[in-house]
Amino acid sequence: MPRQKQYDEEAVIEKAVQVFWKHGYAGTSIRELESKMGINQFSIYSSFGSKKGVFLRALANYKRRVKEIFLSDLLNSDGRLEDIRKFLEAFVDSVRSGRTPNGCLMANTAMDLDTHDQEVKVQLTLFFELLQAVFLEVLTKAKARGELSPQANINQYANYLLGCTEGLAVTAKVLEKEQLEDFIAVTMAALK
Amino acid sequence: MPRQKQYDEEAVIEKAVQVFWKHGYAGTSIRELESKMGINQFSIYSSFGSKKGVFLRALANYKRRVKEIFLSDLLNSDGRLEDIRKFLEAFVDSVRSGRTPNGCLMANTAMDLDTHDQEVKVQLTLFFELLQAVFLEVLTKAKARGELSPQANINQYANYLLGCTEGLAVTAKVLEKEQLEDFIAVTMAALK
DNA sequence: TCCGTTTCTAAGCGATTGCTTAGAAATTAA
DNA sequence: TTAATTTCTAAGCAATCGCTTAGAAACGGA
Repeated sequence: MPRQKQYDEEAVIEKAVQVFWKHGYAGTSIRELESKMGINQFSIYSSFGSKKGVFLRALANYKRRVKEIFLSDLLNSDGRLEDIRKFLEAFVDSVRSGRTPNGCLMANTAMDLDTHDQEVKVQLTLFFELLQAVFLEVLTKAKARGELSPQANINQYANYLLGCTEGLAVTAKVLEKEQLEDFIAVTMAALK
Repeated sequence: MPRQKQYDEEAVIEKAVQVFWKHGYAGTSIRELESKMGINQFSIYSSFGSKKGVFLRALANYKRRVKEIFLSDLLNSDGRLEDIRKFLEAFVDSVRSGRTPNGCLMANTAMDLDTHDQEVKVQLTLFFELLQAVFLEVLTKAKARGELSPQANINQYANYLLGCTEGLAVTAKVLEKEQLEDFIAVTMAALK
């Protein structure tokens, strides 16, 4: 067996996530990926095939990280609506504090849709399905524990929360904190 | 007086709007603008100074057109909440039918924010302020005519509707019609 | 140790990027 | 008609785009 790679593919993809998240697909050049990933163009192309190949792996990596880090509290929730509120507020805070100043990579990519193709759209759909499923699970538990009425249409609510979350992904970048608080307050008040 | 321009600046900017709307700022080249605007590069640079100059004029033109065409029913509303529902549904239908398949140029640009600068952000803020103000006016009338309770916090509702509209701008491109209907249904049910 | 295989570096490919410029064509006042 | 002024066409600028390649370096098995 010959020489082995001097880098870990998952590790360099994490760097690529940061670049695409910040500049978008069209705004990211192979030269910048080369610099930020710390490997040269030959390695990029031999590991991922193309710029789009890097992007697709970056989307997959991003989804996994969101699931592990950002959705963990919701996944472990025992059905308190307060956990949903905390999730929405944590998202806003993460954007506004500068920790994730570029919002949601998936939402950003959805807005850029024309430039991408079917494979990208599939990844976006899978991500949104994940988010909807997580909301649905919390809402199911909330109904069971009586925080929602027995008549509540929880599937409808899950789609609603998905839409509101994406609304935050846009507005968190532009609106004032008070406006975002208003948005979240009414969003939560709608669940009953 | 010498030779006069063979094109109307507003007319060619309308073409530019379409291009930026479809491909985003980074994804649009001067060559494509040249082709779609129907004037050559010299004319583009002598009229608008730079690619960003074209973009800023395109944003201003887009805002004016949204106000004239898309917001006119809301601006003429006498305060029926049903008019707000119709606005949201018209937006979804416009995206899904393919009439405006790329959603909202302002929301798209907001997601692209890092690549742009302060001047662009100012335009986005002004646009969102316009939308919020239009919602606020309808809600004020709705309160006066009794469709909302006297205790309703209409400023809070206006910020909420702004957020939900931007949520539609993202999700209308990806989700199924039923999911979008769920979103709108709960959004409207929250107003009381 | 030498071979076979792979990764690495670094240069370079043609095409395209945003933008500029030289000179011809067009328009109006004198 | 002439002179002054501007727009137009078309070519071209350096820089960067995504991607490829030649050859040196690094490994594991024999």
